[in-house]
This record gives sequence, C-alpha cells and structure tokens, in this order.
Amino acid sequence: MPKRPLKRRLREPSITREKLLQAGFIEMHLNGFQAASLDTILARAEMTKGALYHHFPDKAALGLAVVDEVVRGFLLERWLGPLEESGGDPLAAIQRALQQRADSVSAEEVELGCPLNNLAQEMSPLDERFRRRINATLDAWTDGLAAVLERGQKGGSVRPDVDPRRIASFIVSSVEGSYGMAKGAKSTRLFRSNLGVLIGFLETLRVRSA
Amino acid sequence: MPKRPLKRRLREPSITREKLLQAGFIEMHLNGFQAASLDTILARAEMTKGALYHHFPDKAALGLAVVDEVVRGFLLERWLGPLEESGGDPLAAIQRALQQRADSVSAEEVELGCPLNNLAQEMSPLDERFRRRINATLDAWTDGLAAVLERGQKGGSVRPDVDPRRIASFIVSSVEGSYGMAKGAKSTRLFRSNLGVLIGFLETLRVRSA
DNA sequence: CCCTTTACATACCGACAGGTATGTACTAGA
DNA sequence: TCTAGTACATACCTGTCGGTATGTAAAGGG
Repeated sequence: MPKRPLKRRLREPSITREKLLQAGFIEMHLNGFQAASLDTILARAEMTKGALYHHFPDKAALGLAVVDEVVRGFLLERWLGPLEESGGDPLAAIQRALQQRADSVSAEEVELGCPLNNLAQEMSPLDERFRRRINATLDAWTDGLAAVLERGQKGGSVRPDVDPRRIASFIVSSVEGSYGMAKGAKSTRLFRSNLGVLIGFLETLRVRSA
Repeated sequence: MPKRPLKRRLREPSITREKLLQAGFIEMHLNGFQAASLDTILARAEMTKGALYHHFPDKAALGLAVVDEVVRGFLLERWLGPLEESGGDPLAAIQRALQQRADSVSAEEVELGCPLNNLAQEMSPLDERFRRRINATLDAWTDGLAAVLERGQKGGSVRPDVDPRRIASFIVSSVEGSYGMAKGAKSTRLFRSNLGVLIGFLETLRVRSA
C-alpha cells in the first residue's frame, strides 16, 4: 500500500469528459474504433485511465458517445446546416451545399475520409449499437435532403415523377462513396469531380422551364 | 528437445498456399485486415503457423496477396466480365451490368459489403502498399467503364459533351458508396434502389433519338 | 542409399491491448 | 468541522496478438 503523492487533477468532470470525447474522436478518425488505443487517447487528452473509466464503463461506451456527440455534430454543421440557408429554389440549395463542400474540402479532410462513413464501414457489421446510431445519423441526413426535394416538388421546381427519398438516399450514398474513393486515391480532384457530376445529375431533376 | 511425432502435412505447396489465401480472404472480409486473426485463418485453413510463415514473410504479405489474387478476381468476374458481353449499345451494357448485380445481390453480400471497398476504407490511410494495389484494381474498373463510354461516344449513342473518365469514376464511387450504405442499413432494397437511380442517370447521357 | 532442401509442425516469446483493484485528493452538504 | 461521495491517479492483471526458434518428416538429386 504505497502512500505516495498523486498527480493534480482537473476535477471538472464536464471538461474532462469533453477532452476524452475529442481525443477519442481524433484517434478514431485516424485509426478507426477497433485500432484506437486507449493509451493513445489518454495521452492526447492528458488524462489517465482512472478518468476514462470513471466517465465511461468501457471502450465501446466512449466510441458510442463519440458518434452521438461529436460525429453527429460534424454532419449537422457540414451538410444539414448549409441546407437550411435556402435562398432560391430548393434544388439549388442542395447543389449549393454540395458545391460548397467541394470548394472548401482540404487535402487532409479527403485523406482522412468522412468520419461517419469510416465508422459505418468498420463498425456496422461488428456492433449493432454502433450500426443503429450511425444509421440514425445518416437517416437524418437523408430525411433533410428528402424534405428539401419534396418542398421543391410542391413549389413546382422539381419534377413530380421523382421519388424524394430514393434520390436523397442516392445523394448520400454518392457523397459517401466519393469520400471513400477520394480517400483511397488521395485525390481532392476526384472528390470535386464526383460532386460536380452529382450536381449535374440533380439538374436533370428540375422541371425544364425552357 | 522433445522428439515427439508430428502431424501429417499435405506437402503440396500450391494447394497449401491457396487454402491460406482463401481462408485469409474470408477472415478479412468478415473482420477487416487489422482485426483478422492469424490463428482464426489457420484454423479455417486447417494449417499451422509454420505453413503460413513458410509461404508468407508476415501478415501484411498475406493480406497483399489476398488483394492481388482473390479480391481482384472478384472484381473482374462481377463487374468487368459482364461489361464485355456487349450486345446492343455500350451504355446499355453498363446499365445491364448494374441491373444484373442489383438483381442477383444477396442479403449476405450486402451485409458483408464489397471486399474491395471495405479494404480500401480500412487500409488506404494505414499502408501505402495496400493503397496502391487496391487503387490499381479500382482504376482497372474505372478504365473499363470509361472505355465503354468512349466507344458509345464514337458510335454516336453517348452525348459528346460527357467526360468518360469523370462519369466512370462517378459510377464506381456511387456503386461503392451504395455498397457501403446498404451494408450499414442492412438493406438490399437500398442497394437496388441506388443502382436503379444510377441506371436512370446513365440514361440522361444518351443522345435523345426522339 | 544418403543427404540436402523443402515444407511444414510445435512451442514459445515479448508487446500491447482492454480492463480492474485500490488508493488518494478534493468538495459539497450537514 | 467533519464526513461521505465524487473524481480522479496508479499499479497491475490477463488474454491475445503477430512473430520466431527450432524441430521433424517427406521428396529429390547424386
């Protein structure tokens, strides 16, 4: 029973938890969940194992919290947010959101890939809890897109024969696929090109006013 | 130095190697490369560690061989092969290949995902050798599609303003993205729907004969 | 028939993983 | 001020992993 002095600690649970989530997100984004090392996460967060296991029962709980609280935030900010700023017709709003992402994407972002897609590919077959939460997030994205398309239909700018949910799913799949392929090819050019084709495809859904 | 009797062995190196590759492929398809356990692979192949390390210097070499010799074969058989049977115009050949895959896809295939896509997502950021080989395979796919589109352009059935390579990349990305999303959603329906939308998109590339 | 080479089999190792047991320091409430 | 519970810190444990050292049996050339 050694009674040596201990390291000082923050004793601010919400901050500690947030640090763990952020460090967990970075490590998971770099290495995936399974290969994510708790020791590395703790080193980055400047925390110890005691802190981690005080806030989370196990590694999976940390991972799930990262999905819910960090990854989901990214999606809202990067894809659903820009969708809300709907100046002009709805279809153009989607196209604008895509173009914005194509323009502002960095080499680092492409090489790391979309965190949501990365986790989906890795964890969906392995853990049902991960699969459900990741899918819930992706569904939110699909729902957002479908709602915009539907608005376009009611406004008369989107062709009435298109199925909003089908198209929305296709958009999500194409974007995630583009993230994946661009990551493999290490090519922002490929990413931009793909989003460009997708934008062109969306144009074919517009009622031709000419 | 125990001089106990040993287990009988095949002593047919090419068969042994093939068994290891097949078992390796299955394990990698189920769990990814990093999480693939050599012991599990050896159990499935009914081999021992001695056999494995006689044929491959390390785990990575086995994984790379699986990519080159097994995964690549799948792509050729499932996507590039059907492209060759080109009755009718080239665009229709691509559409037929897509439709064929949509029709024949099984629930198991969807839940496991495309092995090439799975490995691409997992290994591209981690190992440059994997990345190069996986990308070479994906490029072969893109090249095949681009060649067909180009033939269509020369034959006058595909609009002259489309960029074959851009479209080919987009097709590959969309298909892989659809594999990924369908895997996460555990939904063959989603996969089929997405390929349906993609087939519809390809139709917009045709010169309108009407 | 011997002897070298090939083709494995078996036993073992160090590294690192996630997880736990237990101790300590700070804090809020009585 | 005392105390109980919170919020950590530290040491350690066990299992699994990829990898290796060393042994043995079969095949082929001389």
